[in-house]
Amino acid sequence: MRIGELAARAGTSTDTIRFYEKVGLVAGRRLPNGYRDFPPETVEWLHYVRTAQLLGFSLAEIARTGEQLRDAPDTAAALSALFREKIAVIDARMAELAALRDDLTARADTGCPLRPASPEGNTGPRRATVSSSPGRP
Amino acid sequence: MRIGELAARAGTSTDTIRFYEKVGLVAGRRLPNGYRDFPPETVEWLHYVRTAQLLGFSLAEIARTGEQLRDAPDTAAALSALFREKIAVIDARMAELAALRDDLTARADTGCPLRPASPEGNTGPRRATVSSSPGRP
DNA sequence: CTAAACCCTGGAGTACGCTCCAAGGTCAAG
DNA sequence: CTTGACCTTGGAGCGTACTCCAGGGTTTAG
Repeated sequence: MRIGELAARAGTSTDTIRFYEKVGLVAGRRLPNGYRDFPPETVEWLHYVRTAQLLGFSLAEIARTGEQLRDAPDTAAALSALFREKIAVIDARMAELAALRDDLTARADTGCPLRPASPEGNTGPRRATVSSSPGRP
Repeated sequence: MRIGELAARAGTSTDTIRFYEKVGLVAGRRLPNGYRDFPPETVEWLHYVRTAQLLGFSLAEIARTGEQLRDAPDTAAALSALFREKIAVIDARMAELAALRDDLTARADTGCPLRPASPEGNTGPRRATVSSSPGRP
């Protein structure tokens, strides 16, 4: 399929797809007239890209995944391993989220700080309240 | 506390903190000599900023949260509400992650697409395979 | 007094992820 | 053969979030 249709199906712009091609996120052959021609599964791939991006993965990271997918031997085992690896990354992200959630929950329950404090009572001593300024070399 | 100590405690750089001040993410008074002086809870706040950022919130969004916090009446209720709101966002993110995870799991189990496919069988018809190109005005 | 560590400002530069544009080629329909 | 939708390239520009630097002031220790 050509770039316009791919863009429409993936809910993005032709400009974005050309940009993605430039950074190695999608690849297609060329028709005799020079037009790009993408395989249909690129639509799925672009949906995946969008999602992964929203979840905080950079285009570079996603492109790396794509390469791994391309390079992986056709065995189901290799693919499964790759996916499991990605799942592990996702689990790590989820753990981070869970940690923040716990933190916020705790604050919501107690009185929590985080606020600039209404009355200003603390100007602080002029020098080193904390002794942890190592002085960088 | 001055900017250097704040940076060290928050695990960031003085440059970043000055930048954050410029965009309204942190605020501090000035000492007579012109040095910035931040209240101690700014450390906590910066930790929150870092985490929220990792979760995909922009600095502008986070700054808005900060304003809401400042404007909120002193009631712990307002804070709790704000945090609960954030928690809801986090839960949504986690659900998305879980969905992506399931998707990957399914692909790992089955044969999945997403890959460019070895043999190229589909060049596609020359014009509009899909009728969803509205043609923009 | 000097050196070192800290602070200030303003502005330039960087990386990422697009987005827009100009100038021009291709193709099917009228 | 013309029109118009579609495609090509290359390059400029933009918003976000820093990052670095030059040039200079302040404070304390030796």
